[in-house]
Amino acid sequence: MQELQLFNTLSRKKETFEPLKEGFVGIYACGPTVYGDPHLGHAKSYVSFDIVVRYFRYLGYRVRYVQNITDVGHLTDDADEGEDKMAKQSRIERLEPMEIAEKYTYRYFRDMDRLNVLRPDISPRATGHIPEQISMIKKLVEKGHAYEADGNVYFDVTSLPDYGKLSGRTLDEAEAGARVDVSSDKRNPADFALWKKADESHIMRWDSPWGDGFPGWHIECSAMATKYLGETIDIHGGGLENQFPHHECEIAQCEGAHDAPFVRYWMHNNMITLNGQKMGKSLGNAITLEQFFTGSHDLLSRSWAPGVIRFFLLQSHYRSTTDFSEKALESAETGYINLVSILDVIHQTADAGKDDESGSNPAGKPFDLQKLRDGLHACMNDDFNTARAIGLLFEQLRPLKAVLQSGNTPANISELSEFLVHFCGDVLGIWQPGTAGDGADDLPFDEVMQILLDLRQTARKNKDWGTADRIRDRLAELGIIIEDGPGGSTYKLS
RNA sequence: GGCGACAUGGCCGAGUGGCUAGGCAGAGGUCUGCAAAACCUCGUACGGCGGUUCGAAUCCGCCUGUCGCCUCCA
Repeated sequence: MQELQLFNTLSRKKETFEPLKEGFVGIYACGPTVYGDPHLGHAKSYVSFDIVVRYFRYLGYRVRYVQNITDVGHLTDDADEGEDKMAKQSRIERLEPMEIAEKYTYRYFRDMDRLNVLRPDISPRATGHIPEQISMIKKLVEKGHAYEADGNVYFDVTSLPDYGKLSGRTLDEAEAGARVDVSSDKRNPADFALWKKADESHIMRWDSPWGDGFPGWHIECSAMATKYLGETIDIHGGGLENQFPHHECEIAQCEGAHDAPFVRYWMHNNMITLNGQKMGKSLGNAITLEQFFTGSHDLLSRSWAPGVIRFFLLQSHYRSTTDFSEKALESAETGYINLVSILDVIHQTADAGKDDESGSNPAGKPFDLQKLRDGLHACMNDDFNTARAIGLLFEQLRPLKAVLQSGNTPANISELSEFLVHFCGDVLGIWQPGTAGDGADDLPFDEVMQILLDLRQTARKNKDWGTADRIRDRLAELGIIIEDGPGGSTYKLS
């Protein structure tokens, strides 16, 4: 198999992936700030990194995937202005900040579970790692990268020559920016806070060598990534909008503290747009996942299944913007249903062939599995191009459906089916074979269905339309659709 | 103002210097007890203007437009 190439934001090029340690991959992705429901933008990001994790596992790597939960409020800017988001939300909902964090953490995972996003191996909370953050700040102060000013601690960006390397900015540019606040006690306007002094009214506060306060925006990720993945990590991911300042500051903190390169490969996913505009919490145009699943939003005419959302996202590349519209979702839905039905037919045929008494069934010309497999691997190895992979699945599997329906079965149908379970199920996460609902996993659902289909086929042969239609109608009531074709009948779940 | 992306057929959306991406929608056809599907065939697109090249949607330049970051944000 050829090498895995991924686009490294640091070099702005596709690079061949080489793990720090043979056979292992450490991945850190910036997680959500839990003061509100997750929306479609979160889904794009975490589905993207879910694919990365799944594909590495598929390739045989041992993956440790760390994704933080930010449960301490960040201010709206780097000066002492703005409001702590957690505090603000807790005031609105009349709950403790930790209740807010708990509530939205729960809802975040609930929605990600629905999207079939695998849970991270470690989901560290910022508030659970205050000592680690403080000790990192102390180290930065000791090494001359940070300084204290009246209970605040700031990172001195001039102490690190290559500050700005990720986002391609220079300090001159930062200073020229009109939005950088100059009125604080920072030495340089571009310096950023590591620790902030808490005033009397601030609820979330911790004791520190610099007095009561709370950590700055960026230090949690540096501290937790280091703790669980080491001083140099393989892959760090996040939304494009975090490239600057968040990720730039993470680099500064880690490289300042450890004198070692922080991240080998930076991956950034692009935005979801709505009418060409970025979808964002603070822009007020975000549609939450819950709203998609229930259809309760002015821009939605109905509800949309999580699988459709996932498929829709995978149909575009993670580094491209994905423009949302119901029309686009609808075409994704139809395409998704069609693809799944092809996969189902393949799986059913393979399954039926397994205990075929005659043993003479799979005799057809073998399917070119090698071509499909190589093609899909090439797509994924090319910076996780799921859009192309899905195109390939349609292209190569669609003709097979006609073959199967005409009663011909390729000799290697079982092998194909098994591969698809892995690729479409384990890697893309868009299909589970024979999903007959909860609790039915260990029941021979396919086999039972086969009996019903056989009975109905006999009835049809005898022109007993009453029985044939009754079977079809009653199954339809249960959400099982029978479709008659020239090569026999198949079923699918509606 | 600084930095950086992107502009593809009705819609969504990949992509490479020369060979059909794919999906959805649309048109025609096949099959069929009925129904519902399904299956087959069909589109020759790449913002504008120059340039490089035997050949560019793909490389370079300019222009136009859209968007992102520079403030919390996936």
